Amino acid sequence: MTNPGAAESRAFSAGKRSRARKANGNRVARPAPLREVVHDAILEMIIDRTLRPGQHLAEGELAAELGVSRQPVREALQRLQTEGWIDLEPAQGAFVHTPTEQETVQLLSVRVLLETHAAELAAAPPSEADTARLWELQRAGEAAVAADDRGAMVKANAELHAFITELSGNAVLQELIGIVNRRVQWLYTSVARQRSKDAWAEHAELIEAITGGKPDRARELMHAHITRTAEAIRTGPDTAH
Amino acid sequence: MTNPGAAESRAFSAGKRSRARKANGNRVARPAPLREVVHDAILEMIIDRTLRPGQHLAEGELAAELGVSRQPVREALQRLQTEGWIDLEPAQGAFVHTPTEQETVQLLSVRVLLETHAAELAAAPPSEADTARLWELQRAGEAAVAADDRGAMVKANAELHAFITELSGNAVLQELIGIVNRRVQWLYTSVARQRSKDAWAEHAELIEAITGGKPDRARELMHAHITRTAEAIRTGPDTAH
DNA sequence: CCGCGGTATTTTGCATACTGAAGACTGCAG
DNA sequence: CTGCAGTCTTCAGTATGCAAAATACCGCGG
Repeated sequence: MTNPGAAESRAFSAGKRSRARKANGNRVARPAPLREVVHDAILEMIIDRTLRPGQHLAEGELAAELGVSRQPVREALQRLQTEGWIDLEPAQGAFVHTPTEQETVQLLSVRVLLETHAAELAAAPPSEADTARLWELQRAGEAAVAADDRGAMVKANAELHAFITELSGNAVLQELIGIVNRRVQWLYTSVARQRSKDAWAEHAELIEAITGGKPDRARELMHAHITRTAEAIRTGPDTAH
Repeated sequence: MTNPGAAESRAFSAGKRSRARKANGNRVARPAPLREVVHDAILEMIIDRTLRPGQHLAEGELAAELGVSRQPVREALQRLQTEGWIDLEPAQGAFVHTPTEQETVQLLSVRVLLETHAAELAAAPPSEADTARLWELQRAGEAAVAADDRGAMVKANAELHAFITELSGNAVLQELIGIVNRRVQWLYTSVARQRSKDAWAEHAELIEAITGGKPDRARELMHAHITRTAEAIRTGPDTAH
């Protein structure tokens, strides 16, 4: 397995050290590396727009604000750069990345390619337990829509797509989709409210195709789904916040 | 991105950094971040098998060997982990990643998906200059085969695929293919000798399809090409060295 | 002979200190 | 008032130091 940093790239579970989660079968609770905490903290600030695109980030400043030394901050920033969240200018510091129109289009285009493939593979079909999990995530998403909770919508959406990707059984594909989707999530946040209702209806159809063991239909549905989301992102963001 | 080639291969010499070395008329002397140099140096050692899969790597050890402090080494190692080259064990150090059979299959499978798409996009068709560049790379590859120079074969192969990817015009796609292909390159090295002759014949056809502006044919050819290379990697490595 | 406890070593993780570069600001000269 | 030069501040890049954690090793007791 790729083991893309089982502990490393748990990019967005939000928040502080989640040591209670023994996610990856670690024997005993491990103190959660500070660089990870810092990484997640900064990422969360970027995703929730506390840090705005183009904003300048100084190591020392962030370090002081988070109450740690520059070292963990530095390492977190470098990882954020490889993930495309910030731009690290050689001698001046970090800037929150501002995605260009073109880049957005390209990102969404690649997402179609990857997720479509993943959906096809996922329709193996999945096991009983996985099927149950799919519907569980679906319910969570519908609940978020019903509650008009944008944060929950984004989270549920990310989790469902991540799980379908996982069902593809291809760890490399999963890793790449993870990279792409974390960036898409940032864009999706802007349109979550207006897009989520339709999106979760499409999710339901998609899950049926996957659990029904219909790869071709799953592919079609995922293609249409991702394309529509891409369209929503392209046309414009939510009006209010 | 990895920015390969920029860094000198290996700086085993002790001593400090060779700063202010504006070697070849670059407009301004660039400090060449040490972490990049270290990253490229370690990566090259992994690719050329100086560092073997499963081998243990200690920060201090590498630092001493490369004549730098632990800090740049540490940052380089973290990046190598995110790229899948090494596994960073929490309290014990880094280990050169050993790809499993399954992982190899998955990697090659994803490569088919991505490169096939890239080839299709590349057949826009490319400009005159790009066409010339394609044939230039083709000649370099054929020369490497003629000279039976494995290193040159691998290099030329990587460059041609990278350039076709670039022609796709999708930077995100290019980035992902870069990640995948650097790992594939590691595998390809083992079979370069036995595979290259056929591979470069296929490359020639592929280039014709691309420059001829035939996306469908380019896709087909790339699909067949990548699949055959995958097959070669799966079946086994070179006999001799 | 085998198991267990304790110590020693190795290695990461984090913090701090130092250096050099790049930009901002200020003061002076034209 | 404007342009230029020198200084001053800020910040990244790098090195070093210190402490905690995990493993390996050694010796002792059963």
